[in-house]
Amino acid sequence: MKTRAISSDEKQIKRSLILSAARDLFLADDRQLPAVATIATQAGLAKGTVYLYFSTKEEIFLALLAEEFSGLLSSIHRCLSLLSSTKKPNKKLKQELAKELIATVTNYVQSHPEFLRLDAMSYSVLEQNLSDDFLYAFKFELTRALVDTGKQVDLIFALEAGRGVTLLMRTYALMRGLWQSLDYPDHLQQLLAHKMFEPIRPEFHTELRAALGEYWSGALT
Amino acid sequence: MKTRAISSDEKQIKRSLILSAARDLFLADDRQLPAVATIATQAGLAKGTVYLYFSTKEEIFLALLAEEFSGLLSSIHRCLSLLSSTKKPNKKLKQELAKELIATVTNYVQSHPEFLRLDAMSYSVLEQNLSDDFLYAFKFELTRALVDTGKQVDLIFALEAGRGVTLLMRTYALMRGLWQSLDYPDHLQQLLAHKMFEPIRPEFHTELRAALGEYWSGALT
Amino acid sequence: MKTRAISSDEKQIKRSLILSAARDLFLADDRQLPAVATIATQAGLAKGTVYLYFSTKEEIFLALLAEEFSGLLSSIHRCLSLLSSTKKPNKKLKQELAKELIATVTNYVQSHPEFLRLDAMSYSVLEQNLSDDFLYAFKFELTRALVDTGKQVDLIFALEAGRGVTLLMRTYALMRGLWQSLDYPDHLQQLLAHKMFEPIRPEFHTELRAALGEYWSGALT
Amino acid sequence: MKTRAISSDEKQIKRSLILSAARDLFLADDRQLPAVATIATQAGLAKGTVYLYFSTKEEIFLALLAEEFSGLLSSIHRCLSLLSSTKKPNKKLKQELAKELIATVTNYVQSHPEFLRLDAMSYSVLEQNLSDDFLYAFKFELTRALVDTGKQVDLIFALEAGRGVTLLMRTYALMRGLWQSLDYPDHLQQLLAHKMFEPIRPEFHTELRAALGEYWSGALT
DNA sequence: GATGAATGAGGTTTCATTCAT
DNA sequence: GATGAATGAAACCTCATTCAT
Repeated sequence: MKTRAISSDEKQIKRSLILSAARDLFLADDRQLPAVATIATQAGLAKGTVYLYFSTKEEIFLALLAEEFSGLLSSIHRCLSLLSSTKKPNKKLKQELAKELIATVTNYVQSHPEFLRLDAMSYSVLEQNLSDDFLYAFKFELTRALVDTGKQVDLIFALEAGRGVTLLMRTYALMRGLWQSLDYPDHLQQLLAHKMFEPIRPEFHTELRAALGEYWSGALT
Repeated sequence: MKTRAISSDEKQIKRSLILSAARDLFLADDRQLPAVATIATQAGLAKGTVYLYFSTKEEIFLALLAEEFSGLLSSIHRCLSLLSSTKKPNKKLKQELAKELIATVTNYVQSHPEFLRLDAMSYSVLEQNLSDDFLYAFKFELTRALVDTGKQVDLIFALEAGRGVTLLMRTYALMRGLWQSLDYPDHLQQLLAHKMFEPIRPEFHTELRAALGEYWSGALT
Repeated sequence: MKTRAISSDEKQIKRSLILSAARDLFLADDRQLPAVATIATQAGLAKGTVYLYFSTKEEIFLALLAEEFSGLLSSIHRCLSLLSSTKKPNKKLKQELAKELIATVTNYVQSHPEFLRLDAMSYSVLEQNLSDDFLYAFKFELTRALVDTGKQVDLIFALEAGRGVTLLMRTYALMRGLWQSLDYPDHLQQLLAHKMFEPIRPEFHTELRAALGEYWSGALT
Repeated sequence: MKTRAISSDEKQIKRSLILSAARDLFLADDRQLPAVATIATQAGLAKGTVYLYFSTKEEIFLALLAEEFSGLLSSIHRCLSLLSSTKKPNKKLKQELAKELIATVTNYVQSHPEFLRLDAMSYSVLEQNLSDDFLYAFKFELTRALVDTGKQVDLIFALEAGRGVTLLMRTYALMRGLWQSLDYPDHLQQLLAHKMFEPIRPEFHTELRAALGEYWSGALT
């Protein structure tokens, strides 16, 4: 392939091609960022070309993660929009609302398996080797969207200003922590097949729903 | 250092020496496992000597993490032992008990800064390059201790069997997730100095206490 | 050297460059495969570049050996072609033919000092650390060429089918064994200067010619 | 084991223990000298103890090889002694004698599988890293025994002085070369299962007998 | 814009040997 | 004499990134 992406659209397409290849490879080979050469091959591009679109390997995956965050927050946004009403919610209604929100979050991560896997690498791997500019842009956009959705939460749950962001952060933290505690690489799975390990390997999505339920229940009191 | 660790005790001491050097270096140079050569130098040993005590670099750090887990669970155990009484706790008392437990946990991680940093690397970095035996031993001991402390929680909070382990797991997950969300490398800290980023950078320990408080409040209802 | 080998030809040249450097170093530093770093430096390349052309160090030297085998068999082929005639050879003529063949072989190894040195490492060193694919390709090509030349021997010496290959194999074995028995590293040479060791250190090429002469004489009877 | 080998006998026994362990391990793990630590364990000794008896690892294996050479030459000696007669042998008888000698040699290597395997490592591996003294002693003894047996050959075959040594050397060379050409590591065996490779993998002992037969036939003419 | 050849830093691990006990 | 803890040299290979074409 030696076609040139001249128009902005074509560039976007090629960028997506790279992201998509990176995602596929990452999903296939757990807990290891695939090599740039592999990504390039998978995307049908040359290695050098990848560097025309991303300046480090980590950028690729952080971009992927950014998309996921954006997708999750959009889902929440959409969900909350549907739930919005003019009445001030009473305690029971709030619990209903929380349930919806939790369902939305759970569904999202269930249908986006790469999200939490990538997320689990962001602390120790992804945030290395990134230009400040890129990292800043990432955090900026993330914060913006988070604050935005947080405000919506404030509104719908009739909370004091800023409380929504906090709830979202803690929700995210719990989810993130649970994932890392309950996702095992294949070979480890087999080692932990014995009954004695059952307490440390409940099914993730069930556990997530339950844990978030408890958290929101406490948080809304 | 050229003294030879002949007795089992002396070997334990030398092992600790290595672990201690590894911890110091890890704390100094964030989010990156130091090279074995560096650890050896820091411990005043030759590179090869380190490999007499640990068979891969990752083993060193997983051993460190194991110590931390053990320490944390001991702290909780000790705390709960002090709180144990013969009376069945009412709701208010349970909240008091939870508060104590949370305080214990928070204090522990505050005085063991390497714990959550290491923990944050275990998913993506530490569990690579480990022999199955070692990994299994680690998980085995951890599970044993966890189940043990879980039972104590069951008892003191008068919960149904197995509930305590679940609560501890979720507590750990929340803590783990919060740490990773709120700990920034130095250079990033500076980028996020602006007021707009305040929502995403509350002080960790305060936040931890608050979030755990909400979670336990919900979980005990 | 920073020129890039784009075309296939240029790549062949660079490959040869590496092989040539490897040969020179091997000849200079007997009985020890030089380090890849050294080969790279000698070839005026970076270490990584060498690995673009060969995937392990052993591959380099087996490739070198393959060239030698190929060269030797070609020489024999050429020699035999010149000798071919339509008449069925009588016993005396056969001896003449054998003499020519032996001369060809002896001349070849004399002018390719790296051949038998490398060959002497193939059993214990070279065939380690090679991909099955590479090793197979090597054996395949070697066998093909050997069988080919063997047939020519059958023809010219008027032998039964398959006999030629056997003769060539045994010729090679005798040569190989003699080399290893008569080639001494420098420092050993000096130790063996005394007259008593004369029986075990005749001049190699003379000895080779004589031994092969005897063998073929016996084999053709 | 902390018993001390005080008497010379006890030392000899311990030495043999080491040699025996080394041989066993070498036979088990082809084409690779076992680690000193492994040899020590196998011999039921400590690593350091091995170095009381041999000053380098290579010495162990060269000592083993020396035993084999000695054994082979003894076998030949014994065989020739039995064949000795007062009559001057005619051509036919010589061939008979040669046949016997070849049978002796073949039997010996067949019942001492470690011999040719070790031998094949002597050029490239064993003769590295040896003290001059040791190497000299080895060559000295070997030469002495060889010349000795050579003289016996001279006598029995009624050859000119020195011819016997030459014949023995060439016999050894042919055997050595054949072994290295026909012994394949296990995984390679499988790769070469195809019919096309048959010419390069006749059964060793049959081939050895045939090749030596041809050689001696030619040499005695 | 696209390519892919070239670079070279970087860190792990092994193991023969020594020597304090 | 025996032990085995300590040493440290040695070399491989990977792979992110650059830049000549």
